[in-house]
Amino acid sequence: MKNRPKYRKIIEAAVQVIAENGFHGSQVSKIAKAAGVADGTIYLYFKNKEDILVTVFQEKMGQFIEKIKEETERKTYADEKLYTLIEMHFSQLSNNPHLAIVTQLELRQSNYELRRQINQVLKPYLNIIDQIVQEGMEQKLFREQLMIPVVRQMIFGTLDEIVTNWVMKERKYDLMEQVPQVHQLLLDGISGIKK
Amino acid sequence: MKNRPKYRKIIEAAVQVIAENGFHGSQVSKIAKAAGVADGTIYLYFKNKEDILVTVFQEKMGQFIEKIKEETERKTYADEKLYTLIEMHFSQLSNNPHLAIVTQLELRQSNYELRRQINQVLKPYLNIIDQIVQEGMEQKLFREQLMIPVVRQMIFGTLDEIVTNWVMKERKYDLMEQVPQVHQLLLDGISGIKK
Amino acid sequence: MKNRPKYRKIIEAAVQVIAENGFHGSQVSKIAKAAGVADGTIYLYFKNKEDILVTVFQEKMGQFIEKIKEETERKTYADEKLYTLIEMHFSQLSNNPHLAIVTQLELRQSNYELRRQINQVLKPYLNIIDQIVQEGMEQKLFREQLMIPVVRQMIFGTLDEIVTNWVMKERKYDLMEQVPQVHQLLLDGISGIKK
Amino acid sequence: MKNRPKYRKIIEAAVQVIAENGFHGSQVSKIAKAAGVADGTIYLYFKNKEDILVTVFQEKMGQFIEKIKEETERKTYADEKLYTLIEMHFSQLSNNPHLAIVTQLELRQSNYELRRQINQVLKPYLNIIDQIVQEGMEQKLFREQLMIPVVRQMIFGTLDEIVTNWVMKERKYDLMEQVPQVHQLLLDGISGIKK
DNA sequence: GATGAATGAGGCTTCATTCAT
DNA sequence: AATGAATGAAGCCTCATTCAT
Repeated sequence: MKNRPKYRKIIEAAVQVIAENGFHGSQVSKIAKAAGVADGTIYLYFKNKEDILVTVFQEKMGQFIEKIKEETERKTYADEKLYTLIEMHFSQLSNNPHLAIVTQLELRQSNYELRRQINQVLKPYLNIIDQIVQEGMEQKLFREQLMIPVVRQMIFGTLDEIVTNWVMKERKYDLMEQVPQVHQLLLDGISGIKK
Repeated sequence: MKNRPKYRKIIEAAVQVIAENGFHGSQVSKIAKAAGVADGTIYLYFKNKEDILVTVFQEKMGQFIEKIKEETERKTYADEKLYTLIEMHFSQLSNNPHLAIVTQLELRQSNYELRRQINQVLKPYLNIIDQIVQEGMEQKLFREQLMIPVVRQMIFGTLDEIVTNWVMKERKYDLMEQVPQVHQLLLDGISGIKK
Repeated sequence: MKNRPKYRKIIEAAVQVIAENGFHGSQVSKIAKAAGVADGTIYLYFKNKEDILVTVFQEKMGQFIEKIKEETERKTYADEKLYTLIEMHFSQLSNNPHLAIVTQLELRQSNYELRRQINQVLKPYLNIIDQIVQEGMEQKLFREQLMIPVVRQMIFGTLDEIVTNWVMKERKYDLMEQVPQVHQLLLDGISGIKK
Repeated sequence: MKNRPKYRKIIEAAVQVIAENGFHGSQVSKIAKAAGVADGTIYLYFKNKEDILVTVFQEKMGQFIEKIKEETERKTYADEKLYTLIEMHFSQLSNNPHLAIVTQLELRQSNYELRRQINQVLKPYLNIIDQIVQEGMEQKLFREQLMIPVVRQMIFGTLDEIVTNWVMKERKYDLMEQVPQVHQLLLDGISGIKK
């Protein structure tokens, strides 16, 4: 199923159509046309429109997360892992503007239920962050008394906000340049007075 | 205009209806009914449905931001100001669950143009953050070479992500408890090794 | 009533507003604003919107017809009278573009009932034509066996069509130049072979 | 497209519904119901409601004009052609009361832009008239110095006014009886004194 | 007489989904 | 498996008219 050619074509068409036309401008018929299939064919592969969107996110985020996972696992130390995570997070979206638009802007225009599902898809990514933080504490690279959930929300919230702003500013500047600064900020915070 | 009783009633009704029914489940007729006015009356005060949403956001965020501004200005040191900002940000949304739902979830389900307008409304808030960071550097409380935009995105992204998660988790835990941790994290980062 | 200043102002405003905005673009509120009165005031002078329109037509066409009546009665011979009628018909609309637009285009965009009433207003004009034809036959200037209704429809239909075309062509040419040709055509027809 | 059964059914339903309910009383849903299709189906074949009306007029007037063209071309002399034109004009509308109502009353209740389009459709008909007048002059049957535009407006204006009156009088008399009189009037005018 | 804020019915159009072929 | 014509529910907005002041 997942490997049938029409299925793939529909997924790819959906990403492109949503990026170009926005969430609300992406009618099923438009996706079908872009995929080169009939409207009805969509429903042989997807339960309904929402299902397309969730699947798009699952597929694309799955790959996105998998790559981050692979790269971070190659590193030994938590601070390096965090660096790699930021780098991969930014670079993947940098290199795929359609996907960036879809994940940062368009998919958020969905209803509560759809968003719960999207959050499910994000869980493995959040787990990677948690894992890095955990390891960082064990390696004494990070403070020991860190509350993992808050840290995770700071890290993810920061990266997400930065990418969203970059997309909203129409990607006019280079996201990758910010990797070291963001990494340093997350590690050291903003305080000048160190204990 | 802004003080006419029907206008106020429509604004308040809109916040409540959107929080309860979601953005797309909030028909104009439903808002009108909740406000106790005729459908047509809405259009004496608002250009169209989108205008209701922008106005709701402007009004509510205006007050939200104003209060944070007032409270932070009472403090002298940037780190205290940041603490107050976090505290006020969380407490205001904590105390107004409808508003929290609307700002964190529903208003994001809007199209690109509407979101640009919402970003405009947020600008004064971001300026407050910038101001605090600037002062912090001048007071030597914060590191001097901070890149304000990145710092601002970290602070805002962190707070926003934390509130959104809290809303998505149906506000089952106490947001206010996290204030000190978040404050400390933003100040000191996660690193255990200090230079 | 008919002489009260607000009444007159509403009538004049209606002609102008309809000419400028078209029949369907002429909301009661727009007419009220142009007349410098409140919406509700309209209803002190007119039963409803349709009543404004009928009255506009009655007033304006009453004057229009009255002038034609006066001028034609100054002439002795039916062919002269017909010439004067054509001349007056064209000149009055030529000199009052707003009125021309309203009578030739906008008022026809009305429903069946309104149009019946407008036709009533036109009756005295059609009677003038009938009268002229009758006299022409008595004066042996016109053929004796003419069927008055058909002749009247030819005369009125011809003038009306010519003015409508002139309005549709945005009044770019001089209507008055056509008076002699039209007069001659109506008198002599198009045939070259005379009995 | 133009031959698909639903398309035809919608066109025919539109003529009937508009004739029976008037232009403004003809909701899209009413036309759809009369055509035996779903409301949405209308929009597979027509861009919007206005498009239905223009198309109805194009289709019906196209046939109307085509028949007049065919019949007049069978005649040799311009006066015979004119007779045939009058005869066909009256007979076609006589035999199709719904169409007569639509063309004479309802379609005129449209805005400026729509009426421009309707005028475009009428152009071929006006060309036929011009052609007949031109031939009449060449055949020395009509006066040579005729101004074709004025003559055309007289002919069309006369026929149009006569049919409109007949429709407004609810078609209580026989339109066909007037053909010879109208023909003679257009040819010879009303004057009794011939040069 | 005059105001103008308030009313609320009514219609065009979109688009996810179905199903006969 | 694939098609795509057909469906029909659902909602934003306008504007003539009213009535309390």
